[in-house]
Amino acid sequence: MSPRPRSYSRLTLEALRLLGAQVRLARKQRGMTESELAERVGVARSTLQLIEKGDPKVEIGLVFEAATLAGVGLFAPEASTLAPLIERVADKIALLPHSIRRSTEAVKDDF
Amino acid sequence: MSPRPRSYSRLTLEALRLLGAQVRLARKQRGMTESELAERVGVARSTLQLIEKGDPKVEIGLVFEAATLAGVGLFAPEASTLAPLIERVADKIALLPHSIRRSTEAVKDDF
DNA sequence: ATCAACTGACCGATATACCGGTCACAAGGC
DNA sequence: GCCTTGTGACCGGTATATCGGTCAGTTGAT
Repeated sequence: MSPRPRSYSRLTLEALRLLGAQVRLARKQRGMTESELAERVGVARSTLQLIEKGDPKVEIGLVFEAATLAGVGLFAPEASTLAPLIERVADKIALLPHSIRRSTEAVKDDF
Repeated sequence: MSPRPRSYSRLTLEALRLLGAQVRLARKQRGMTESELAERVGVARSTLQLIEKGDPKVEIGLVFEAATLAGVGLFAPEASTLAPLIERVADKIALLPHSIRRSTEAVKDDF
């Protein structure tokens, strides 16, 4: 009934298009057809086409997997693991308070 | 009936966890609650929790939007546009053949 | 020039991601 | 200490992403 209206910022759409283009480029450089990469990723060819177009409504896992199998380096080019990066961010998070409290915003109007 | 079995490579899962952690860190650094960021992004709080956990089955558009609104720089930190990067990749693609042909794989066994 | 192969686009069916609600617990301000 | 607020986790319903098929047009080898 009520459709789900979505809006994406320009930067988000650009990032999606860029990632999709990188997948496409990497796939061609490796001499793979759409069907080949799609099969490796485990998706239909139609889905891979959406990925390479930068469609926002695709599972992020599928997009990242396509990128990985095509040889696009996520975050770190040619890295075999991202564990150290994850740990670094986790440590930073640990330093902050567990729950963010809005500084009792209420305007006390008992004057 | 027939479930859709998915498998993700380790690198894909790590990249997802890293991105989720970055969103979580950026959100806290900006003093936003889960509900706040979720509302800004236009998703339910439960969905934002999946994003910050690095769940593979979330729309990539929502994840990128959360990252953008939280202040996580995608591809280029603090960039206002990714257009030049997109163009660079597009140019590279243009140099390659439009369709990838399997080099007549057939082993000619007419000996 | 021919022809197989790759690509672009579209579509109905169906498995499923997201919603939004609830509950329990943790934690930080007072 | 209290007590409000944020967080973690779970769940059924419903809108929808993905499949897998088809058709047409293009392209690149031979």
